[in-house]
Amino acid sequence: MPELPEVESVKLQLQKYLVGHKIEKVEIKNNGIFEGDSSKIEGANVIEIRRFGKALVFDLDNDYSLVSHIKLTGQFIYRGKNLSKPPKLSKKVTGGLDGAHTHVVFHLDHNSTLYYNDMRRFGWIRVMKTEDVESEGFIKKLGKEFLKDLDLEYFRNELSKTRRAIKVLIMDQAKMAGVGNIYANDALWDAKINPKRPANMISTDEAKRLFESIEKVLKKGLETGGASELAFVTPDGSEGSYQDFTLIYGKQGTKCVRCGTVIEKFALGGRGTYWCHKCQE
DNA sequence: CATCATACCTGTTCGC
DNA sequence: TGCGAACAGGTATGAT
Repeated sequence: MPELPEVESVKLQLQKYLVGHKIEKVEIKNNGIFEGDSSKIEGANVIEIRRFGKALVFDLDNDYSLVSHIKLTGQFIYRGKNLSKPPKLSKKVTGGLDGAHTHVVFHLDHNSTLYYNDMRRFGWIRVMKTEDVESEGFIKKLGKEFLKDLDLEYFRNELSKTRRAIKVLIMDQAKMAGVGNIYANDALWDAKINPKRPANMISTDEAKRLFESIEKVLKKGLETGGASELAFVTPDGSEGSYQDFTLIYGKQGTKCVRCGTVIEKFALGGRGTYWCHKCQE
């Protein structure tokens, strides 16, 4: 569920809390999450936080960067200086701070701390040279990104190249970055397009509608701080609220708000797919 | 090459 | 009520 809006929400808080901080020590509590030599980043200051699709980049002042993907249940949780108010930790902070699911602890200056929790351990944090961040590894493989450099022309062209189901295509990060299951379901409903339609059978008008719907739901996700359906929280430990505004995601068995038809759910590409058989033909 | 199914992991929900 | 099966979904990988 962390998709573009969720990861952006994490990025914005990390910028606020980490830029200017020094990483004094990296404590690796469980193997398999942190990759690379942690001593390379100890003593370095965070100068910038960037996001590429669903990936985060922490740039340091010694020509090294940390690249991270939180996948489904990764959480960066910050405690310390500049934190607004006495922050209330969401119950979704699985295992609590420094608990059973805390795998990496970044000890920062000013007695501040950044915890990486990940219940399902799908996420990762890698040490890279800053100059390699965009030219090697995960980020290099990403396609153009929604709300960034991905325009309608690129979108239509990608659709024309494959007969794969439209929902599977718009979630393919190598073709177009940012959209995951929640926003894909909502955008397809908003654009009144059947998730199973072969991408190359989508008309010019429909493609435009879908492109606009994707941008619309992503913007709504950004405004609401993302969807905290499962384990998503931001570094101050709080939740987003997009889950209260979903258009069709999670609504199987309820009536479509547009036409009253009962929403169905089925698996497409191994993912939960929500469908109004009337609106989405 | 393109496409698809499965693995990764663990807490929660579902069905009998 | 209890317990095992299915489910949640982003991505890598092996299979077709």
